[in-house]
Amino acid sequence: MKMSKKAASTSTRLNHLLAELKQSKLRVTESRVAILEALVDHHGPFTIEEIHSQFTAKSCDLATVYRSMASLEKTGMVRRCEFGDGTARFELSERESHHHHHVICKRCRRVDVLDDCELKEIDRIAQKRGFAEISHSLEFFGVCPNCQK
Amino acid sequence: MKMSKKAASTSTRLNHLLAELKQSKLRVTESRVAILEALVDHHGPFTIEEIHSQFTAKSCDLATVYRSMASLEKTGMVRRCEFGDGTARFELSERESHHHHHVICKRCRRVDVLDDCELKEIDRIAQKRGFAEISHSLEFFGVCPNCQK
DNA sequence: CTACCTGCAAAGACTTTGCACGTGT
DNA sequence: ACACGTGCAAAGTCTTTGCAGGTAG
Repeated sequence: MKMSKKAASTSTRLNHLLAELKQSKLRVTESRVAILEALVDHHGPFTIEEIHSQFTAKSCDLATVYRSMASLEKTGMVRRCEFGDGTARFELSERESHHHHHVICKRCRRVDVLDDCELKEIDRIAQKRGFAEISHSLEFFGVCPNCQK
Repeated sequence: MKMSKKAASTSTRLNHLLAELKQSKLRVTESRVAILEALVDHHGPFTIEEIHSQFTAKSCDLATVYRSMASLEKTGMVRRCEFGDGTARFELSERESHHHHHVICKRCRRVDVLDDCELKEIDRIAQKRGFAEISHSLEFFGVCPNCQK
């Protein structure tokens, strides 16, 4: 019986990320594995608190999560999002998952993922201004169906 | 001799904003006038600190700027931007100026304004998900020409 | 073994809030 | 006159940092 092919299995993706950790000369520690595991499994954008509270086996210090996210962001494995409520959120970077955007409910702060980006060419707007190494962040804000009731 | 017509004069725009203040049942105070004046004159997105330091005649408390920006945001005259450095920035809302986006230099944090948005139809992406009262925020991040040297 | 990572506690940056006084309408 | 706005100071939230001990490679 063959394995499902619908996507790289969780452990495959995790192993890939751990390999990248090593390539970036970062150590594969219990905390970092747990953080990456959480991001692979649930991959919404999460606040530091949310990531921290997903620690089950052995907890770890909040400061460690902050430091880990900073390191992971620096390697490009993880991306920081800010949705205007003053709290940073993190998710696997485009490189590690896929290009997408978000819809954020102004009321309940629920975050939806938009898997299809119809804006492949959009970075050229900034290219025209002479910028390099361009990325873009496109977020929608609105009132979600639930909150409209 | 006729007045230039290229755009509403500074004082015209300011008066319009002050009228809106009244309509929103907010009082026209010295601080608020100064804040709106600063936004009309220079209208980049500014941090609270930057707005505060533009006070010339009579200074005002930082807390007052925070409170004023919150009120102005609530009325929809002003919009809050977050560019990922943990500090909120403010500018006149789309309604009070015009729709635009930003290019932010990852190195020097310089913020450019992109006056032309080619994405009029883009909010439909979120509409399809059942969201209402949609707005979008599109920011580009890159390395500006200066920092490339 | 050595450099890197972590926990803990303290400090920092930005923002919010309580209260008494001041000011716009 | 009265409700709203402001200054000041204190507190709150999120994040960063110093240091001593712990751990991966």
